[in-house]
Amino acid sequence: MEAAVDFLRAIVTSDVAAGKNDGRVVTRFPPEPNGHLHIGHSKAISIDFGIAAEFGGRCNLRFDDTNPEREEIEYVEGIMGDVRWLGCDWGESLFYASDYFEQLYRWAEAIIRKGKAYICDLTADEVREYRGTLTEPGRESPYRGRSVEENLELFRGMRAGEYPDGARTLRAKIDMAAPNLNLRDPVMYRIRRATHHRTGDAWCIYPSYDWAHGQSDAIEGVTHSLCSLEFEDHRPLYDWFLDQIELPHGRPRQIEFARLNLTYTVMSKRKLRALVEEGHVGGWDDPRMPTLSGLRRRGYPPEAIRLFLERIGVAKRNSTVDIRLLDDTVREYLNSRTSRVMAVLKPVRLVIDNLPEGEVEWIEVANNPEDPAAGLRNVPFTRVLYVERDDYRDPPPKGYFRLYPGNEVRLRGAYLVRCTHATSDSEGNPIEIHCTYDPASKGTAAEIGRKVKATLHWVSAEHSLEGEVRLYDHLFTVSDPEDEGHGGDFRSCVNPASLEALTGCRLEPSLSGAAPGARYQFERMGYFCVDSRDSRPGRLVFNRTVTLRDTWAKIEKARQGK
RNA sequence: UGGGGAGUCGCCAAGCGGUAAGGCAGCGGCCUUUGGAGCCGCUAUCCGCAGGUUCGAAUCCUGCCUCCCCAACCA
Repeated sequence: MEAAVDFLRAIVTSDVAAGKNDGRVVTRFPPEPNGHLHIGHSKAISIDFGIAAEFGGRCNLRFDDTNPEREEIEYVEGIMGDVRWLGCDWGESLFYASDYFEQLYRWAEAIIRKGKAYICDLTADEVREYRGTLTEPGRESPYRGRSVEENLELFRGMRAGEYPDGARTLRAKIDMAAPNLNLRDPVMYRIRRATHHRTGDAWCIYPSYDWAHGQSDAIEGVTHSLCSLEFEDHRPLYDWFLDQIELPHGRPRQIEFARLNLTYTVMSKRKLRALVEEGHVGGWDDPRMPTLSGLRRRGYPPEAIRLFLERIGVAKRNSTVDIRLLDDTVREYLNSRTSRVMAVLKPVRLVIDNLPEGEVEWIEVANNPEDPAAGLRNVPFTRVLYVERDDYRDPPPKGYFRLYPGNEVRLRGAYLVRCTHATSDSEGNPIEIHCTYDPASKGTAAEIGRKVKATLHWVSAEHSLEGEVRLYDHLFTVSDPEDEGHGGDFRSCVNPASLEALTGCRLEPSLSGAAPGARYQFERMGYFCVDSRDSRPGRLVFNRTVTLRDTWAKIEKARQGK
């Protein structure tokens, strides 16, 4: 399939062809350091860095740190780590909007001198009243007519800290009757005595987003300022401000695209923060979180995330992508590159009655049938094994191919075994399954002239390691937790079963040295990764990244549904 | 109701006047020492609706409908 060119790349292509900005392409990723990045941001990252790279340009990482009250250094470090993890390189181009405070201030004075901005003494509440409504024009501030000299003096006073917080603002003088509310004399500076994570107490006035953003783009020579749809209304203001200053480089152009939404999760910093602070999850890096740190800990490879982003494309339509597309992409990516290993999550003993006690056969198995280069390993085959509890049913449901009295199945990499009987508890749960094996049954169906319908994973009881395995499900029980239509807010549909921690799992011995972050496919179960926080040698903890496709589970589920 | 956007298969998404790509999901089947993986086939006579222009429209025009965003000294 030929990858279709999205509208952003089409625009950049034609700008370059038209010789705009001498054919340079400079983008920027402008996070506010007030939270951790999530997969939604990775769409922007992938677009910003991806387009720059494709056009031989550069992408700046710029922290939009114009609001000292909620920004912290901890977040800038986390964000840099996340961007790097995604494989994006900003080289020397690490910037902070706060680096431009002095330049911004000088430009603001120049705008005042042109009579295009004024100091307003209205309170926040009054500003809101004067702004008018969606359908009614606003009224002009009584301070709108101040002289340039007075404005300049007051503005300097604001900078010098002569007025209390919130007492005055610098406002652009545009049009209080503009149908676009952003043009009704927007605030450029507010007084806020807060210690900034970079400039400390050097400033007590801070520029607003609208005033800082486009000018920062201009300072950095950004050519294409790509942002999300909600800033469409701000574009006329972005352009207005650009018109007021002497452009140091070319003229940046803002273009908007639709942000990413995913089913069964939330994507707003506010809500993610609430999940963390209210203890619904273990932290920003909880493997159930859509944060990049959560996805990383869960075992999602950054390459798979980027592949996913390529698949969903970019457009201007608000959309919510089915999270199964992400799952599928991760599976596809991991399939060819992950070693197979056997791990029994919910173990039950299986005794091979015709195999002598104490006998051990080290069976050679492929690490990855999809990749011969992955090599071979040996797994011990003994009289007493563990198999998955789900792999025994008596009586067997229709279409069940696994263990039940009389049935024969394959033990992966090893022999065919026929179930003879099983002991069970009062509830009917198997305690110990008994089988006999056929020593002549190693080999393919063609080789041994016999076919069975199921192959089971197993581990030697004696040799296996004990470990913990954490199974994850969607964080929310509904596909659109943002939709509060059905009672309660997003908190009320947090999935109580989103984490299932299994202890007493049995792992094949080759896993003994598994390093934090290492990924494996547990045969028939899914892709798992060693937890980077809680796993210890001798006390391994695995996170399930994603399950394998499970046709049987689908059949059973469909049956239950009926 | 003012302004700004968007409406193509269940979910994404191509298409830009010449007669509906692709992916995911779904449904059949093949193959298989993972009910995994892989492979094959099927699934929009139709592009929010209604008119119009044209030999010909999802693509152009008109009107209408629906959804999203905007009234922080947040970004």
